[in-house]
Amino acid sequence: MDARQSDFKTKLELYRAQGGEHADLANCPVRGVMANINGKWAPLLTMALAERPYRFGELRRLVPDISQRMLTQTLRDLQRDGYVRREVFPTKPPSVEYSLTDLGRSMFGPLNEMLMWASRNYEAVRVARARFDANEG
Amino acid sequence: MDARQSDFKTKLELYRAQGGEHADLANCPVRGVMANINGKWAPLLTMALAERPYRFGELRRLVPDISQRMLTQTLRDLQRDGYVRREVFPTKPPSVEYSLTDLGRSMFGPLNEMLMWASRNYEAVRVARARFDANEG
DNA sequence: GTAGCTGGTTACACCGAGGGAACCACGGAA
DNA sequence: TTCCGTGGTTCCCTCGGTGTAACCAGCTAC
Repeated sequence: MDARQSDFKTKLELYRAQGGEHADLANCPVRGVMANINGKWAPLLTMALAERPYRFGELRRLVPDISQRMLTQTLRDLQRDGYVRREVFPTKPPSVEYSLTDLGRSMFGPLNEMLMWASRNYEAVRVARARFDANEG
Repeated sequence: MDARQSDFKTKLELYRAQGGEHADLANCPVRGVMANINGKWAPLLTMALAERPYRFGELRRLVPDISQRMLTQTLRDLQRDGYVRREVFPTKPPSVEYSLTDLGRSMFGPLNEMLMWASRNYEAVRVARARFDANEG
């Protein structure tokens, strides 16, 4: 816990203050941001685009489990929130390139740290789950 | 992007390798970990417990929008994954205290960075959304 | 006796994220 | 002519995460 971490109650009151009397934690703006970042495919696509720009079809082939529908939708959500830039090139047939914006790269920093934490510790989590499940039979 | 970030394709092939031929990104272990961390109430409760241990009723009063059902379930999920320790004290009536484990504190590091990023940048995201929505009428 | 606090569990309903498959327009290639 | 590749859109359906409300046991206070 570093110095930037303000205490929880302060944040809680801050959220309430932002929305006036009817503010509740369920509608806090942080959650609205997190929801799009942590969608099922958003982290994977952000990771890919952090490496280099990709075209629509490239992404589809790179992540074969995603449906065309979800690829379109996730990219549009990421674009809407300002993480991804969409550029259409007048080739034949027209090609569309997706790349991270500065905001997207800035967002990828913390996101990547979470992903790397999960990648380092999923084994510990798996063990904890197994232990928990064993102790409740 | 720091030196720890391996390139995307390497990770992708690593995930596949872990699960054998039938591995798909949809079932990758990282996603299984992330899902529980990023639940609707998990970040909020983790933040609270990062400050200090809390009792069940204290958490319920602290986060009044959460239902008793979801509080129980989210805490059990966090406990199952090894982030939270649950201790019952033989008071009358018996009280239950929840606190973060070492794994939980370790997880809260990156999580908190994401939350702070969102807290710093939700205004930029709001602006980006407004601009996107305006340009598509 | 009855109401209230402790920390839950259970039954039920809802709804929105996500998936599958078909369809679209345009142009190039065989 | 027919097929394929570009990058989508649209309809329909399923399923699980979430919410609401009621119920539970044990003890205390009024």
